Amino acid sequence: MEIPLKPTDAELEILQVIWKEGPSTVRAINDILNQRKVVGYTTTLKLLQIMAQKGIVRADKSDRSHVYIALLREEETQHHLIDQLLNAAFGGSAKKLVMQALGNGKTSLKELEEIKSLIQKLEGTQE
Amino acid sequence: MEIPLKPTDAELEILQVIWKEGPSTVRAINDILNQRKVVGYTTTLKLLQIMAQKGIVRADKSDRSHVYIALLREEETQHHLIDQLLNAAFGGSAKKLVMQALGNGKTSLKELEEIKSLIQKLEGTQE
DNA sequence: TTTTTTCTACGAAAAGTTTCGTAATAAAGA
DNA sequence: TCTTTATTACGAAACTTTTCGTAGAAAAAA
Repeated sequence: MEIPLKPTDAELEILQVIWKEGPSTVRAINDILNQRKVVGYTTTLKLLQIMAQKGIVRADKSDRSHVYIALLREEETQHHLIDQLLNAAFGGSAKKLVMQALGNGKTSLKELEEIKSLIQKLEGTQE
Repeated sequence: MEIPLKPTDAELEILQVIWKEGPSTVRAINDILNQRKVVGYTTTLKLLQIMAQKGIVRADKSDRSHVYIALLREEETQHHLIDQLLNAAFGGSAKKLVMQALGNGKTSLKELEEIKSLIQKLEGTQE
């Protein structure tokens, strides 16, 4: 089967946990998810099994408690999701998207500086 | 019913057409959609009826060919979708999202300049 | 007037997503 | 050993989304 570069919402929640924590058991993942919302253990298990079947994660079955490993890389997935959103809602204009994203006022001065220096670098490659 | 600020993918495609073209008939919307992909007339009609029921659009039924008007504003919807994506895939970091969005190299010098001046303005409000 | 085309309404199928219950088994604890 | 707890496998229900076919009415064309 072809690997879906657009994971579903529930799959993305799980991926985020694995990206952050590294390879994890169902129990560990479910515990973390439950810090934010109620979700049954077998629900998380089933999702991981589906994700394994799709090729999004891989289950290491050496131990009884299987350990799940992400097969999609975080940056690659983010890149795809942005591309999706760009076309689905911003008519392909990264500028519009970026300005909306920065507009919420939650980005620190330090981060703004980092973005600026990225822009400097990008400008360097274009002129 | 509560208005869903997160339209589905198919709904978003239709919204984009109405945002761009202004109030439109089913026929007009369907024609534009068909420039990119095959989709049946009644499919588009049904979606618009569902969207009307959800409060995403409103149907002006004065004429026999109903005219559909967007009730969700483009910027508001974009804002929400970004917020969603920010939390769903970027751990809430706008910086990461912005840097990914600019990283694809499709943003022109002029647009980069505009983003820079937005950043200047944002920095002004924080120090 | 008669036929053809265009339109809406709407049910329902098809496909995808999320949730959970139950069974079987293995491990841990009493 | 016997009982309790933890784990996987998996079917299936519940829900959501997308697609389209058919029917009936209105308008346009012949």
